[in-house]
Amino acid sequence: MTDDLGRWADPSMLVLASLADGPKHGYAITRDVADQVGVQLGPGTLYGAIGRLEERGFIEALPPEQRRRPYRITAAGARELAHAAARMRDVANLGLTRLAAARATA
Amino acid sequence: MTDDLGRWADPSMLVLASLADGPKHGYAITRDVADQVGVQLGPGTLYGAIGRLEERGFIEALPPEQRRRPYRITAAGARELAHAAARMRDVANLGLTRLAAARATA
DNA sequence: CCACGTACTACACTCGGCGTAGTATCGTAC
DNA sequence: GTACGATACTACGCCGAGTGTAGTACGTGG
Repeated sequence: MTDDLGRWADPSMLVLASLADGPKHGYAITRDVADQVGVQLGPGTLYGAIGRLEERGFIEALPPEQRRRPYRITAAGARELAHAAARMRDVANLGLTRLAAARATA
Repeated sequence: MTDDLGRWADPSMLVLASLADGPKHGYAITRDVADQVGVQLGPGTLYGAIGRLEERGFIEALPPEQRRRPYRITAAGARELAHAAARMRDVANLGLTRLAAARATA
């Protein structure tokens, strides 16, 4: 467990967000996510998420360079990310708003 | 699966956010979450999440009224929610920012 | 007194998250 | 030229969260 409260964001979301920046191969995604969010994804987590995202058509494989297997976000993936991120932000804001309101009332 | 992209927020987060508004019993949480976020939590999901949250000290049980078992968020729970929600919002913003940047570049 | 909404318990199944181990390739240094 | 570490990925297996279904019990209105 990365945090005390389970997962505030799935690996899938992190991978999609990372690929929104531009095509990357798996290992580069790990480093990007660790860099930007401070979460270290293990291989199982990473490639599991990648596989599922590809299966669902949210990302697509590009021609391999040497042993690197780069992936690119698809239009559907971008739409999905936008949708999910917006809802995620809404939930986060709801929580924060209510916390602030409760503190103000108390 | 509620959405195409796995879960953009765990049940735990939704329950905590709902309780940030004030003490509620299980069923009331279901309705609140369905109302505010549009996600229908089944009994298994709901009480599973509640049990884990209580176990971790993020919420605490109040004296039962009839057959209702109300729960209240604890100080630790509020801290955790604030922390998790802030990070959640950061991830969401990162995704949205990158999407916008990619669209601008392309 | 029976049907329906409330409120919860119990249970079982499945899939994702995660870690570990293993493999292969590249660069680099000795 | 080979030994070593970093890169990059595959394969595998366990565990727990998420989810649905069934069942129980209580209250209320007709």
